[in-house]
Amino acid sequence: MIILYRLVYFYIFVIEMSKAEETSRYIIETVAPIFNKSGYNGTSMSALTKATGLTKGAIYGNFENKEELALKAFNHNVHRVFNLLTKEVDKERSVIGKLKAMTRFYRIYPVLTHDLGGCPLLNVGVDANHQHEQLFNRVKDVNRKLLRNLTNLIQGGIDNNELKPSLDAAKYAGLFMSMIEGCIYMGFTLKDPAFIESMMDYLDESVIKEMSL
Amino acid sequence: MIILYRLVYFYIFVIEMSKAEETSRYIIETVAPIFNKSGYNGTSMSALTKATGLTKGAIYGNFENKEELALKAFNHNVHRVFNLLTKEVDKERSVIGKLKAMTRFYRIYPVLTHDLGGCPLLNVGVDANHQHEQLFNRVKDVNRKLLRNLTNLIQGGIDNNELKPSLDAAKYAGLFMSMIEGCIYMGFTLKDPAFIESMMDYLDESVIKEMSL
DNA sequence: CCTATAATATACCACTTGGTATATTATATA
DNA sequence: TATATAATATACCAAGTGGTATATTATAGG
Repeated sequence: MIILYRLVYFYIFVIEMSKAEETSRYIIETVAPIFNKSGYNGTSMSALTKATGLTKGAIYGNFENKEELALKAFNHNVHRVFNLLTKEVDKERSVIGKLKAMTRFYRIYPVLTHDLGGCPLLNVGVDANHQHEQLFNRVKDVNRKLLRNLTNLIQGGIDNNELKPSLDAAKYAGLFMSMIEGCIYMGFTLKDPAFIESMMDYLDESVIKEMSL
Repeated sequence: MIILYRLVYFYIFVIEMSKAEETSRYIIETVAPIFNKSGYNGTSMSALTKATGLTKGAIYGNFENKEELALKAFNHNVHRVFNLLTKEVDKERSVIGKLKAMTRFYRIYPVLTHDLGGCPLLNVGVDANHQHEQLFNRVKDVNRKLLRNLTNLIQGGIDNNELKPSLDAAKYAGLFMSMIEGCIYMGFTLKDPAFIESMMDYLDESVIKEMSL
């Protein structure tokens, strides 16, 4: 009886939310590339109503305010990009294989994120700095998390004798991320994927090679 | 007589402009870090009147519109940064010396540009992309110019047997700039100059060494 | 089919935006 | 010192901002 009650409650709950959640998803997906390209201040609510074809009532019925929308849009963009990256990295078993999966991933980054208009970390990091604390803190958190994961990966490679024991894992993680974000900046600013290609070549042929035992 | 006339005319011209030019300079200098930190959309004219202590009359008397102000502010910031860089690079005679002068310069970059709030190329490049064509084109031009100078420098090093003849000068110039902008992004986003230090170490001890004959 | 309520649309709010026309003040020469 | 004009301040504009209260419509369960 209790189980039946709970099932009914759950069913009602799902039905109840489903419609709103569907439009919430739709709004986020539509809005996410706009925030990424235009930045927080450059994105007006009216631009979002135009893009979604919905009215303010629909948007403010599903999100508290512009800030929440921007935060969720950023999270969406980050997940979209890094789920793909993680998927590729997880396919590989060796540490060097995983590092090379990263460089393979970033070679196709311009195509993968063409509609997004660049890297959300880079764009929002620069846009929100000195401007929107919450958003900027979220960028910092994501950066730190990526840095931690990459550090652990490299340290793992040191521990199992794939990489040189003399390496400073955290330092190399920082170098990796800097090189990646830097070439994305150059590639998207000068509209030339060659900057990314060259950097990935360099990472493969020099940095990773130099790190290897 | 004609010379006297011209002298008087010139004198009048100078006097006439001096006051306005002085406030123009003052406005640009005051406004430049604000634009760099807050971006174009994040910088309101009223914020600029507050910061300068002047009124709209004074500002619009000296500048046509917000766009001109933003462009001149960007130019000002670029000159400020790259005059310092050029000064250091010009002190060295060898190509490797000049490259190392660059890394020395970027080590103190966070201190040098603390009030600016980051690299104008990075900030405005990301901010103006998809938003303000004129400003963005200016960023592209500056990037291309720096890239060209660096390419020529490296090619010079190849030609006079300081650097390996097998090097692709343009490619290495791109790598250099990407690495620099990337570590500036990381350093300013995570408020940690170590990212810049590490990258400069890496440039000195690995990249430049690897490039050398 | 009716009705309660969830979801969306409409119409509006006070405030800020970039920009301007005009009034006022400072300045330099005659 | 008087005056022409350059430099700055004031007061205002229409348009757009984020946000909200209310009206309307869609939907689901009895």
